[in-house]
Amino acid sequence: MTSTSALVWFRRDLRLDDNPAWARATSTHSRVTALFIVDLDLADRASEPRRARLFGDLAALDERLASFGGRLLIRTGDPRLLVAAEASRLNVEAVYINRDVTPYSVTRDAAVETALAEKGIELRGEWGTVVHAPGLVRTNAGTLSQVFTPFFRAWERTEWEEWPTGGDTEFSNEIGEPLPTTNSAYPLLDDLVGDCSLPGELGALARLEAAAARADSYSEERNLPAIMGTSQLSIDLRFGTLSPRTAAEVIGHTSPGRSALVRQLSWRDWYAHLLYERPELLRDPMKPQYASMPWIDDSEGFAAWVRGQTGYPFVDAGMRQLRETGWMHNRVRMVTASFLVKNLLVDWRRGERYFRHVLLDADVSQNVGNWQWVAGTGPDASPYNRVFNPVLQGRRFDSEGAYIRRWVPELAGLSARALHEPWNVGPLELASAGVVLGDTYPAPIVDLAMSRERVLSAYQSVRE
DNA sequence: TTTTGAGTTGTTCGA
DNA sequence: GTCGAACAACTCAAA
Repeated sequence: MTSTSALVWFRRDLRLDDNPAWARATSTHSRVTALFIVDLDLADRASEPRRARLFGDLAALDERLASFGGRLLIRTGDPRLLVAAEASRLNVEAVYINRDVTPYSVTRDAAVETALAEKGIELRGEWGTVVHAPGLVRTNAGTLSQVFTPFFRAWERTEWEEWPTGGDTEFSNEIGEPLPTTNSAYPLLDDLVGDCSLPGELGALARLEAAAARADSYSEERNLPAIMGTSQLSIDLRFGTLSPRTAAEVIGHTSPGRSALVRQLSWRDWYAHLLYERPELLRDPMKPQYASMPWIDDSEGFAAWVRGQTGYPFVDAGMRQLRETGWMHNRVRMVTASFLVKNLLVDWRRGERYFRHVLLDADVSQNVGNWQWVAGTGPDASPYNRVFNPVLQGRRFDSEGAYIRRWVPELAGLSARALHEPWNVGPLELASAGVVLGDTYPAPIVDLAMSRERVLSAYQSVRE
């Protein structure tokens, strides 16, 4: 502990516990200022609910700091200018961050580092948003595995880098600008298990405890959207109100379900490491031959998909859940994404962009990795002849139709059997359920058999 | 260097 | 309704 001061620039690591940048700064310096910059470049691209979520988490971070006698210093503007300006004004020795993997953040942080260096101030980066830092999980040949399973085995045997623990430090209580606000309320997902009304890391911990408590049945229930059997921790991981290491530790390995859930955290690391190593994945298919896929510029179909009006109930339920809550169950994400890419033959990047805009848990590396996986263009991707059938997926994973009834209420009067393909239902049952196809609910916008053949031959043509 | 084996999440068809 | 096979090779990791 030296008699020096430091700045911790928070970005997507909005917590004090198990936060290596924060811990490193507070164990090294006698005075620490916590800074958040509202980057208008980013904030303007986020949906209103995601901004509300961010601002709620900032308020919670500020409150947490206040309990230690500090405050969160807020600035609005371009971090390339503001970080160095604040660091200089506060006369700090170093600025601490948790690094991020996106091309945007890598470029931004390099510019900040240069600006700081001109003033003789050091930028010290940690990796607090992933379990292992990029570059540490290696195959025997020393490379980043292009196949998930070998990556996972390497991920499991990689030792956790030691993260520092904090010390006694005096915290700055300068607040700068007032905490940002929006007209939107902190988004509540009333399905979520655990206390979702509590923002910030204390809320995240409660949600983690709830997820861990039902993780034993994760393997069986994770695919059932009606009962929300997933962990629902993605939003906290995205904002960093939850440390992925804390999540892995609390969930543990005491049952197959718990191990399966921890395994998902290694998928998260894998996609983060891949994007960090290959930033072009944001735009380009990982397998170059797919650059010439004959995508269709189907604006009408895309709009119907976004609105949840495709005429396929399971798909529409998912897209409406997304629109109304900013969150969608994982199984349904795969089915809706597959429908856009394979049945409508719309470029995966268009769907990726939409998801990135509206998802509360939107994380560029995860979103891109998963969309490339669905499109068959990505690492270890779904085989091209694997085309999800939205009717069969609905029958298998929402057999009673509770999920569809919830999000597509105009079909709620149909029997479980009829619910998944209303176009094959007799006029009597449709009438008694109050359904008029093409009026109260759309007829299917695309034929499944035709579109399946179409996408298979498109993939075939690209492979030759 | 060469060889071998494995690879998140499916669907369809025919018996 | 249920089961197994075929789909179409291909890339990558590891021995």
